[in-house]
Amino acid sequence: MPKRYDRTASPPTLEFMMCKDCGMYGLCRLASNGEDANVSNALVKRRFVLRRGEYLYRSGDSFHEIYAVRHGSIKTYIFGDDGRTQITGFHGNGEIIGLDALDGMHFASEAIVLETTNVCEVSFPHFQDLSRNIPGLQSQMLAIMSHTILRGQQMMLLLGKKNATERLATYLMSLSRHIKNKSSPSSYKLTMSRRDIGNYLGLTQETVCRILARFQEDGIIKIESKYIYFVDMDRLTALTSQSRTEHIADCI
Amino acid sequence: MPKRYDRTASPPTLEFMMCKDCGMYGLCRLASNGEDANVSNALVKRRFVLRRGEYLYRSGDSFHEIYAVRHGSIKTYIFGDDGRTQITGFHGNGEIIGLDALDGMHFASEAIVLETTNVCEVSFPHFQDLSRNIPGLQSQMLAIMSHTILRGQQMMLLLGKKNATERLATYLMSLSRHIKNKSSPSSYKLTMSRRDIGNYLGLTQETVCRILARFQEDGIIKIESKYIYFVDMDRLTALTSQSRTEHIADCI
DNA sequence: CGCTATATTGACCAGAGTCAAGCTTTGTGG
DNA sequence: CCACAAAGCTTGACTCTGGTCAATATAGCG
Repeated sequence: MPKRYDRTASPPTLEFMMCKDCGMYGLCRLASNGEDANVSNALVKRRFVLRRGEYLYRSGDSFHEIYAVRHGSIKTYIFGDDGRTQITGFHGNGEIIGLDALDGMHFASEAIVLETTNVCEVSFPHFQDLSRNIPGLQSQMLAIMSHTILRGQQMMLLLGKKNATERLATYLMSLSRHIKNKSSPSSYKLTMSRRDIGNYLGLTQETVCRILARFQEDGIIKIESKYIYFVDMDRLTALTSQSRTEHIADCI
Repeated sequence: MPKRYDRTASPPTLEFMMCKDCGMYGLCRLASNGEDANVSNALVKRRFVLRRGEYLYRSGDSFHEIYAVRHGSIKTYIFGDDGRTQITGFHGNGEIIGLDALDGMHFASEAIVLETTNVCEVSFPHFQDLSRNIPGLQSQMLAIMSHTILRGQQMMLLLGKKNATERLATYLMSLSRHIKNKSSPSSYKLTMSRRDIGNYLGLTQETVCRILARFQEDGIIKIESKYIYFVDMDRLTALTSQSRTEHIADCI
């Protein structure tokens, strides 16, 4: 069963990912006076490793830190009044999470680790101290939060206007952007379950299965259990939204 | 047809709303050294009035200002690749908009005025200047943005997990919170169309009509064209989510 | 006062959900 | 290293909620 991690027992950190590809790199570099912020810097006080099923934070936890996913993947979700959950994001290399707790100083969401994951921790009070002396640190943070707001709006569009096929295609496209290796067909490891994908996209796991199967039949992707291979990105892109000629009625 | 407003031609501002009830009040007061920030202060350089159908900003406009709705209502929306639109919010008294443009320095969304509306304008560069000298100004802003992120997440839950009845009930509850007058039954003027409500909630206007009609039949609300009267708030609250006993299967 | 946009209501339909059964992968303990 | 259990995935049959299309009705605007 999932349990809270023991931060003191973290094994030695493996540096899977360059700092300069991290969403927090701008912050880290500013905090370190423009020096290369790799490995150790003024902003990040701690790094640690979590394993699948462990929580990074739980709903109601008091907020002291924000986190960057250095390598791995984490899902975040919120609870409705009736106990239903909505996954609000899957967060991979370089992404920053915990920003939604800043108002109210308690986490409204939970973050659970999907695979062995390496996390950078930034003390928020420490961040505030630093930003008094470093102009631009706060603006960087505002930009990051603004970006998070934008992603939320894109998600509303997906959930409010797109059908199941478009949702899956859009989701797969967003995965494909995270791919580094340029081998063709490029591949991605789905660390989340079909049920998680469905929850995130406002669909059931059955619908996710069926549509992935159809994409595979049509030669757009190839699936081998947890791995997905992107075969025809052009056709996948075409499926993310309706062709511009149909359905312009909904313009405001 | 909607047109961009002429800011120089603004008629004299009527002060409908107390500054201390505004979402930006914390910022304004901090910027004014703790003095009461009403009417004029160091942060807000300009106020103006827009009329129904006018744009506050358009997609692609370069970002210089953020705005607070002093009195009135504004809808914001984004475009999908195929031209479909998703309304991302209806913004009433005291709400702050324009925060999504901060990353990228261009507006991704549009804001269109639904009724004669009084807006406070804050120059973002000016805000940044001020915040260098006033600790806490930036943290206030971070808190406001964090709150916006939370609202986005709640919206994902609504769009991803709730059925049409729950969506409408949740929406009406959120309207009822904006009501000042305590007369019973309390009322709210719907400045947005049924189509707008549907667009926002991921429904069609027909579904919105039908469910509002059913709420009225059931004596939960009363509708007189643009006005809605809240008759039975308890039953409305009960409709916003499923009873806790059913459907706990979806817990993560 | 008439015209247009918006709202309402009904009949019908389809996309995605539900339920169920069987299959595959993963993890655990002997 | 294998056997078994549990969790996750897949597929099919059927259902139902909410969308679509269409025909009025009403309201708001000039």
